[in-house]
Amino acid sequence: MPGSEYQDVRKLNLFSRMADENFASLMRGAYVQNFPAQMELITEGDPSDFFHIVISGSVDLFSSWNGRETSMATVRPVSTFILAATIKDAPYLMSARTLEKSRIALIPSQDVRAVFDADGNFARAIVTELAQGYRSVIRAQKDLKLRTSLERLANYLLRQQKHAGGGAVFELDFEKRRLASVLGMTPENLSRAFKSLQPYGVAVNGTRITIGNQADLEHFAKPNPLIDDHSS
Amino acid sequence: MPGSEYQDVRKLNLFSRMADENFASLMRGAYVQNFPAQMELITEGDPSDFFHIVISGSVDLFSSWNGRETSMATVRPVSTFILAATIKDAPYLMSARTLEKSRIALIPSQDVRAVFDADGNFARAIVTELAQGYRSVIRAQKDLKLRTSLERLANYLLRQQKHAGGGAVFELDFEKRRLASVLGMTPENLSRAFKSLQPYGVAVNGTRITIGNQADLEHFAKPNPLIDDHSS
DNA sequence: CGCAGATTTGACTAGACTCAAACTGTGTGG
DNA sequence: CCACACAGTTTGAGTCTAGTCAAATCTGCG
Repeated sequence: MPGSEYQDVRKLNLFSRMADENFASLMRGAYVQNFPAQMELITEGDPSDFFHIVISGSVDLFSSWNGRETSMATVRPVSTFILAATIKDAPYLMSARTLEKSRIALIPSQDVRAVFDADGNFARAIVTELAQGYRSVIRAQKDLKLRTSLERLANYLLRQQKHAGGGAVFELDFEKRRLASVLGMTPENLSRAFKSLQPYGVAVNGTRITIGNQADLEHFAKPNPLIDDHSS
Repeated sequence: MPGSEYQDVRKLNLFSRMADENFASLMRGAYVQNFPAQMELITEGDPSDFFHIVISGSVDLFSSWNGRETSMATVRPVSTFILAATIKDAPYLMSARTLEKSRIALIPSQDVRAVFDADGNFARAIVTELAQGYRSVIRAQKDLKLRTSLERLANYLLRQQKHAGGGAVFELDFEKRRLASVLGMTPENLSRAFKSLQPYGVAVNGTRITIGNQADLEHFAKPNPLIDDHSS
């Protein structure tokens, strides 16, 4: 792994406070690979042999049941996925595939568990990471159970706008079909949902969104920090 | 706190391996109280001042938005809730109320964080607990996104049947209105869903369920360990 | 017995999905 | 450079699922 990537990974909250030698040991055992787009990295139900770090590109976490499939989350650089399965030494609950050409580090799960036992700072960082992840999923569940798909879309747009800097014009960071799946609806329904937001000043052109009337949209979306604030 | 309760709490996975003195210290600072039914213990958005342990009774975790409310989970003895908020020192994402007369221990969150920093075994237990909780919520999310309400009910019945010992006749452990909310539907819809399961051999009498044709119901429900297995 | 709350039923509406067809936009080969 | 192919998106029509509102029924309990 090149030094700049090594440093990027080292800077992650998960790794930043652990002992140098423990981090080095983890990285020594890591396999760093470039994957093409649409490559299935892990399959739900498989044993969690590796902890994954996305160095570049992006990864879709998804699940299937009875012929249906849904997108659970997207992982972007530089961050990690399936920590909980690694720690519990339990089967993956989600599958993962690359959305584009991606560079991924794979760390043997047993190495992670060994260092977890040995390095208190790493263990504490894991706790913070898991607590954060747990709260994120709770927020997602509230979003799903308390809002209609139109409300979820409106709030997603406001979150994405904020994430993109707050301007009236910004880009979606999802392909629409995947956005639909993440929001828990079909692509057709998403397309109609965008139209339904036109009266609130939302204009769509490809992946470019323009929010014409911020106050109107916010009045409809009623964003709430206990659902939409992805930092706390 | 009486000695028997003290021992019950001590036996929880979360506390069983920590140093005696640290456990004693946590318990010394705890407030143990009896609450009547329908008492709101915490409100979402409030700072997470206390970590909670349900010693007897039961507690409903729920969330609200824009005048709607949904039940997120039920906590039964002896177990704990809102660990993630306590650890992150962040606002509660859910509210909690007693479902019946309940005995609850409240441990100041800062005490939990202090012992977490001092006791490696406790920190590791917290990691396991959080990883478990995280995976539970992921399963719930898959249940919500991949299944219709009828399928969720069918699978809930199979889980509950297993939990109750596996016999053809068993009791719901929820009031129906709350079960509906947990499953993400209205009480009216739940009532109709039970009727729709009659062709699969499901009979309902109050909270008493009879599964007349196990194979039929399972064929319809298609239970999946990666969604329904609440132990892994 | 008679409430009060919970559940069920009925009628209707709204939200969301399915299937099929039309319409992009983009990249490729002729 | 254009025509085509392909994947993604949009539109249309119809259906199904789930929610709403109101009324009827049931149930536990004082």
